[in-house]
Amino acid sequence: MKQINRIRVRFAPSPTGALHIGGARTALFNWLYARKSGGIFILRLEDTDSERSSQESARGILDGLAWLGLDWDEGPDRGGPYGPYRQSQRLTIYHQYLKALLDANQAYYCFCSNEDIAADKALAREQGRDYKYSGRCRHLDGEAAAQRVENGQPAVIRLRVPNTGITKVSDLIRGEVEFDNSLMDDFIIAKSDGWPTYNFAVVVDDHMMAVSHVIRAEEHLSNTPRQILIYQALNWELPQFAHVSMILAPDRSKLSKRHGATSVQEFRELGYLPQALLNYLALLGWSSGTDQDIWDVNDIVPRFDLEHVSRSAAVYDIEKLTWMNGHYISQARPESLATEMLRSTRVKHWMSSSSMAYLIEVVKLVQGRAKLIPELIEAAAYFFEEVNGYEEKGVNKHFARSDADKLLQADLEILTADTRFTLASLESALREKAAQMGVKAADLIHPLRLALTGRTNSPGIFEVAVLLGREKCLKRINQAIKWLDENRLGQ
RNA sequence: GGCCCGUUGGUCAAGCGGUUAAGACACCGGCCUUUCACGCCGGUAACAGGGGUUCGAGUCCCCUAGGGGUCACCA
Repeated sequence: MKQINRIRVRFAPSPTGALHIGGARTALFNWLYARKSGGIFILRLEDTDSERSSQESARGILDGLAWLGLDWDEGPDRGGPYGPYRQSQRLTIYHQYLKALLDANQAYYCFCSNEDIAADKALAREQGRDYKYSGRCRHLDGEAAAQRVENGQPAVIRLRVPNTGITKVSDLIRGEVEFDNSLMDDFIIAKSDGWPTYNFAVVVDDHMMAVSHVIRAEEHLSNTPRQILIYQALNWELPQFAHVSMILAPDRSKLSKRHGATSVQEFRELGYLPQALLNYLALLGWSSGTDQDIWDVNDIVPRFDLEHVSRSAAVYDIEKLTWMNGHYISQARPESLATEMLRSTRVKHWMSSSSMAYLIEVVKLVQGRAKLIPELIEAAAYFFEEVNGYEEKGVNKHFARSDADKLLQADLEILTADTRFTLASLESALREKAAQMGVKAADLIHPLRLALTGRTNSPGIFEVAVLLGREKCLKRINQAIKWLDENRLGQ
């Protein structure tokens, strides 16, 4: 069951909020790496912070990943040979290694109170030094300390960090990065409530889950030497590390809610397609080395590599994402777009008097001109809803002219006379009529478009007419003529 | 502030000692056209600054500046 030398990567979010695009990209890179190498993609929930973790967040993250199509091989909802996959269920495992470290005198109990620490920090500040844990409890007798804990005295556990030497991080993306041990203090690996801190839990889990490559965001690079110290204290082999640069907001600051949509869920609600988001995120930080920009994620899999992952932070540009989304919408299967549109109550309402088949036909007509799902819905509206009101720009241009009534009457005649009502028959009839009247075809087309759709832009007007059907078209032209009359325009 | 990482057009980004410094988004023109998109053609726009190394530097080294990260009983 346990295969060694197999590539195993993991995405380990803490369920304290939504799945951000940064997290989604980290997940994507891990997923790509696993899929490319035939490895295993693990999902692990880092929920040791009971204050901030929530079931809803966990659910949201899983849903987000699933929506993107980033499937995991082992995880909290599907198990696996190295579970459990949520840290909150792994306490006994942590305790086992905490004890090992304590027994080996690699770690020690610390009884310093928050007040002690605060005082140390204040003093350091006063003296203009950087604060570093004093090491006050470093030399306490182990037995005695254990006894005090036994008696119920609260304590944290700190790692005994060597105060000389350097710790080297070999990073697949950044190369060798060195950190001076003397700059690190004896950091806490277990909180006074008995739970491990992040740095400790992550090491134990990555090791116990046989993770071969830790691919994560750059914000973790500075913590890596601490983790390496833990690996060494435990005498464990190091995984490979790869730190991916951060995604920044347009003002080059860290992404936050004030920068608009940042979570996968929000992008979904705004009408972005998973393929577009995936494509965009893949290229934000990774380059194929070619000049191709549109990529199906499955085509990226065999090409993905860490060497072409960017070392510099990337500012995300929603305009480009939106452009890509437009591309994917125009390429998408009409059926799947229709399904996505059906999430909207407006579209659901349409279905009470129309069929799915009709919706799909409409989608085919308008999908080439929408960049987002809501735009698609908007573009489809007049196929399901009555035209009430005409775009002002169109009225001024096409209904205000003195012969507007005459032109609409001509349109009415054409559509009335054409019982075949096909693309070809309509177009030839209209062009013929225009020639007879000595006007341009456009002179008949524009008012017709406005009458049929209420708008100045639409797909080809003959396509629109055919799909709308003769009856509806005639009704709308008559409605427009009446409107003209009532508004005393076009006389 | 200490430490760490990065710095090619507005944005993503190719480049890995010798190029007219790609491509994409955005922007600006033009074409197509029944409108709007799409599409096609063209254009504006970049190696942060300064020192080295080298015959030659966007590519290597150093410094500076500006950016980001980290230094929690958060992850």
